[in-house]
Order: sequence, then C-alpha cells, then structure tokens
Amino acid sequence: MKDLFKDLNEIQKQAVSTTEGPLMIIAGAGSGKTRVLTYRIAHLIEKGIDSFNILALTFTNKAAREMKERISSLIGGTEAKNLWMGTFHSVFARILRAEAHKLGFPSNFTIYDSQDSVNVIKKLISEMQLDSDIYKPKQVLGRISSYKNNLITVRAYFNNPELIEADQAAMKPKIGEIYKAYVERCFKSGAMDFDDLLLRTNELLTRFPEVLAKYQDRFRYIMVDEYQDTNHSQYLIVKALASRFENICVVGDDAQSIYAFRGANIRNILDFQKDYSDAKIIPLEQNYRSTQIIVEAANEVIAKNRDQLEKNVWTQNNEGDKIPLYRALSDADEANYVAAEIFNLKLTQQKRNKDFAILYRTNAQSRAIEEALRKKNIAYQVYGGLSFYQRKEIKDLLAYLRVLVNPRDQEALLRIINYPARGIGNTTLNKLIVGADQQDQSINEILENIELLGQAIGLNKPTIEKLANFWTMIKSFQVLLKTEDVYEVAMKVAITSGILKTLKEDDTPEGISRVENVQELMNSLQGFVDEQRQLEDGDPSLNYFLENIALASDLDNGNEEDDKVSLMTIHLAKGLEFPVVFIVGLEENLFPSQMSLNTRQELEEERRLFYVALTRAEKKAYFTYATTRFRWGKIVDGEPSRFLEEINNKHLEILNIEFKGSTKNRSGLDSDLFDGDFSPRYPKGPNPKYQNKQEPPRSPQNLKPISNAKLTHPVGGSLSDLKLGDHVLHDRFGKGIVKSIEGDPENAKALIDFENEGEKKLLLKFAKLKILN
DNA sequence: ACTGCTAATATTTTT
DNA sequence: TATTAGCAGT
Repeated sequence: MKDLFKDLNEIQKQAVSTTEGPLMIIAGAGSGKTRVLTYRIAHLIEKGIDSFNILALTFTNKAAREMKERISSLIGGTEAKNLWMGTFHSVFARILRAEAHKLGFPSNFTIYDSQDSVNVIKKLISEMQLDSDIYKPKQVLGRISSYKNNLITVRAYFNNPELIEADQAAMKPKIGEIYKAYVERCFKSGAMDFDDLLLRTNELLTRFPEVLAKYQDRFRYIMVDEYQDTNHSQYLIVKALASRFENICVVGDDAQSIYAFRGANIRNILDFQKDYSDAKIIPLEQNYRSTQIIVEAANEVIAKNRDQLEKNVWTQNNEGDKIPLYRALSDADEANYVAAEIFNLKLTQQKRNKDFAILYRTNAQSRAIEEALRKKNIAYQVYGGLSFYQRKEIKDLLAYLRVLVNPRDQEALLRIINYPARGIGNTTLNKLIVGADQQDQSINEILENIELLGQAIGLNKPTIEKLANFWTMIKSFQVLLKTEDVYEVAMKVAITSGILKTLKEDDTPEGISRVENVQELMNSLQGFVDEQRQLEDGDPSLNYFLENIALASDLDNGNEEDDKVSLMTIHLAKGLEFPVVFIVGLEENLFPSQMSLNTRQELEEERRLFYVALTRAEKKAYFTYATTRFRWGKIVDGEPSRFLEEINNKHLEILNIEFKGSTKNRSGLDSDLFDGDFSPRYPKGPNPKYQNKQEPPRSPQNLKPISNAKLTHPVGGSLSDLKLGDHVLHDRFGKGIVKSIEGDPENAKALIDFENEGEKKLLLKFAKLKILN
C-alpha cells in the first residue's frame, strides 16, 4: 500500500478525494484521466468501501483490464477482487445472463455481432419479398439500431406517427414490419444483438423494480469513463442505477466525442449538471502527455468548433519538435515516407517499433502502408479492419460451437447445417423454415424429432436420414462438452464435422492460411482454457469463451510485448498514447470524410477526431497527405485537409512544399499553391500505375494477427518444492514472487504477486510456472 | 446439389 | 481494386 496522493497534483487530488455525490470530471487530453480513475477507485477501497459495491464502466475491455491491474498493484492483496469493471456491453451481458429468464431469454443466449444481424435482416427481407435494393440490409439495421439506442421499441415505433411518416417519406414504409420481424426472430433464436444488451437491460430495470433495487443497492459507487461517448440507452441505465445513492462520477471530454454516428449523445455530458443539480465539476486541464507544440496545435484546431465546454488545456512540458508536414505524390509515396522516417528514427534515436503509431481515417488506408513497412522489414500490427473472428472459416467453426451452447440460434444453425456440404440444399432448408413456422417450433426442435416430423413437412426419406445424422453429430458434441474441455470439443468438431478436411483440400495460399487460422483459433481456445483454469475464479465454459470473443474489440488482441509499429484508425486509438504518431491521409474528402461535409455537427465531429489523433502523440507528431490516391480502384486527386490550415504555420515544419496555411483559395488545382521543390530527402514512391504489380505475396504471418496464446509446454517439471518467496516466471503474467501456498499437494494454490499484473491466485496443477532461483 | 462464373458492392468510423 | 454474394449451368 502506498500514499495515494503523492503522485497527484492538487486538482487531481480533489477529483480522487471527492467520493460522495455526483461528480463530473472534465478531463482534457493527456491530463491523467486514467490515473485519476484508478486512484479514485483505490482510494474508495482504502477508505473501506467494499469493492463489491463499486461499478466502473469503461469504453474498451482493454482499458478495464489495465485499470484493474493497476488498482490491485496500488492497494495490493485481493481487495479489488469483487470490483466490477468492464464495458457497458460486457457488464450488462453478465447481468442479463443472470436475469435472462425474466425476459424470456435463456441464460446462455447468443450474442449476435453485426454480421449476424445483417444476415438475419437479409433473410427477413427476402422472406417478406421486399426489394433489397430499396431495403438495403445494412441501412435497415442502422435504422433499427438507432431506434434501439433511443429506446424506441417496436411498440413505441408503431405508436409514433412521426417515425412512421418519416420512413414512408423515405419510401420505406415496411421498416417497422422488418423491425418487428427482426426482434421476433432474435427472440426466437435466443439471441441478442449489441444494442439489445443495453435495451434489454433497460427493460429489465424498468419492468422489474426488485431487480433494479438489487443492483442499485449493490452499485453504490458508479464511475463511467468516456462519458461523452455514451448513447441514450447507456445514459438511462446509469441514471437508473445511480438514482438511489447518487455517488456517480463521470469522466469525459466533450472535445473527444467521436461516436455520434453510433448514437453517442454529447448532450449527456453537456447536461450532466441539469440531471444532478448538486453536481461538482472538476476540470483537469494540465496535459502531461504531449509537447507544447502538439498541445497548442491541437487547441488551435479544436477552437474552431462551436459546440463545446469552456476549457483550457495547457502543459509544462518541453516545446518539442515542430510537426513535419509531408506532401506526397501518391498514397504509395506517402507510405514510403512514413516507413523511411520510422527507419531513420530507429537508427538515429534508438526508437523501438512500438514507439510508433500510424493513424488513419479509414481502414482501407492501411494497405499501402503495410506494403511500405514490409519492404523495409519493419514489424507492424494492424488493429481493426476485418477481424480474425469475422473470417469465414472462423465464423463457421464458431457457429458449430454456438449451436452446441444454444441450439435455438437459428443463424448459426443454418450456417452449418450444410457446411461442409452434406447434401442438404436450399429446398430442404426452405421446407425446414416453413415447417418450423407452421408448427410454431424452432428448427432445432424439428430436428430433434425429425423422424416423426420429417414427412409432415414434406421431406423425403434420404433427406430425413441426412438431417438425422447431422443432428446426431451435434448431440454427440453436446455430450462431449459435459466431460471434455472446450479445446478438446472444438478439436473434435473441426475433425468430425469435416471442416478441417474440407479446408485442407484447398492448397492455394488462401486455403493454407485458412487452415492456419483454424489452428490459430484452436490455440486461442487452448490459451483460454489454460488461463481460466489457472485463475481461482476462472470460468472455462464455452459459453464464456463465446461471450468474450463476441464482445472483444480488436485492441484486445494485440500483444503488448511485441515490438511492432501500430496501425489503426483514429477511432481505435482513442485513449492510447504513443511517443511518435503519424497522421496520414490528411486530405479533403478523406479526412474530413466526404460523408461528413453536409452538416456543421458532422464536420465538428471530424474535427474532434483530428483533435483525438493529434493528442495521442507524446514527443512528436507527423502530418502527411497525398495529392493522388487510389480509391475505389481509381486514382483520385486530393487537396490538403482544411484542418492543416487551421494550425498556425509556426508549429509546422513544411518539408517539400510552399504551404500557405491560412489561404482560403483551395479551389485552384493546387499547381499555383505548391509548385515544384520536392525535397529529395526521401525516395519517391513508384508510379501509381505500377504499384500493384510488385505486391509481394502476403506472408501468412501477416494474416494471423490475433491470438497471443501460443501453444506452450509446461516448464520446469515438478513444482512440488515451490516455497514462499520463490521468484517465478509465468508465460502470460511474467515475473512474480510466491506470497503463500495453500491446499493439499494435489490441488495446491499459490498466491503470486506479479510485477506487472498484481496478485493472482493460481492452481499449481495447471499453472505453467518456472522457478527462477 | 454443387461448381464456377459474373455482377454488385464497397470505403467513415465500432461495442 | 478486391472481395463476395448470387446465379446459372451441369
């Protein structure tokens, strides 16, 4: 235990020690927000508040994990054990599992990701014989999502003439019908989508006062991070839970609100004082992260926004380097510049790969950069984009696992019923779907009794046979699940179902990488089982594994120890910091995005996004833009982003152009603005015409990012002579010291204090520990 | 019922 | 441009 207050400045101390009553902390970029939150929780626990009574909601699972670790290393011991900390989605998914039966859901309900949702909608649209050109599944889902986030249920929708008229005016009068069918289908499948996790929580808390009372009583101290990015649904949950004790602390920065597109409502933070009239407001304005130049440049840009709270972010840090601005001839040239610069800084300033981040507006921009980094042999990690768990081969295998847990999950069932091909075609499927509908049963129930019901719904003998075989196989997996661990079952599924065999038949590079991906999934299952078993309160169930991956973000999959350059969208970079940050693609119509140029609000969100990007940098930031770029398969011309002009030139180091910052004349084909004088400091990229000819074959390493679980073998042999004070090494948690050992030799547990992860109780039987002495 | 081709679609951001 | 879904032919 240490003196919590000595690491804090005066204002931070106030924020930490104000524990009672509503509190809003307006935390400017880099002002030590995470530190304040962790210290505040540690302080609460030290004061004697049971960690059981504390709820902390974060924006990513990664943030939650890191904070929890920091808290336990601050206060030591296991006092923080009962602390609930996680994203809205994961915390309330857990609560919903416990209470699901009240809402008519099974407790092992499936969580649909957006892909699943779109697929369901697509099927519904075709079942309803609607034109999918008018009802674009993605758009429809977006519409439904925004209803849900604003707590407009199906019934509320049909009671609201304005909404109906709006959809009619948009020539989409059937939206309500689709919404209704979608909700019913999800319910029937025992599934919730992302928005449901919040909407159903609201339903739970309003319909069952005793449930509300229970959680109100439990969560006496509530903290919400990134409050500026909460949506209405989240806002109502927080408000309901906090209304009894009103010990609610929200932390946020209106200047960093970047999720309006998915329903985030900046009013939540702007109106906090209206909701809690005795709320205290504490502004954290001193930036500890970035150089003066970075802070000033960021302030200059954000000042152009109209909607914001008054705030003055400042720093005592060094002035730092000016921000280089590089004008590239093409996206390839831009990428080569970035790669060359990283190469140089590594040589001249002993920087490591992981000191660098390259941030872009859209995922598609990573391609060119990846190529340039590969040419220079710089290790990198791309976050986001098509995630590992969205790959087809992975989704297929996961669909099997999902059906084992929740046989009602129709989406998963239909995905695998004829994969690998087993002669169950569309005709059969249609009969099944129609039959299930007529009998008012779900498809799995039909399959359960296929021998009896098969003929009734018009199936012939051989088909019934095939379906029965399929279902017998699924049931055998379910039996296996009772005795074997998740990894064993998944392995069995992959082999018995024929998935592995089918994939292995394809020996093209893509096919090989698919097999590797499945192997990788197996590794991560193995890792999951190992890790959960080692933890005293671990949960190695398949159900928990599936929930974890459904709610995992791509950030959760990186491996901190790897020395790699990070590539990600600016959205993903929120909350992170890096010594050197490249912000690339600073062009009009790209950043700000052309989709955002219609309204002031949208443009202001882009500007906040730029602010977030720039304030990720600690020591040095770089700007680049390209005058031509490959987009939609065409070369398009680009002009420098307006955000560049909003920065005072004295903060920029303009490399290879005459850049007239404040000029308003951006219309001329920039020949008069930027003539000649390309600095020869860096080699030019290849002529865009040729750039795809040389694409090196994608090495498999780059295709399997994700799992950090490597198949490891137990080290060190017998641990029976492990004793107090021993230094040990764990392949996941790192170095630690043995604090205590308990239990009989067969099931001995050891409490180990890890240097970086805090204390953990491990089962020696499973823990792969190496004694270091 | 399966295979291979054509056509459409995508590129704003994601729990 | 790159991927994928849907369709038509066998």
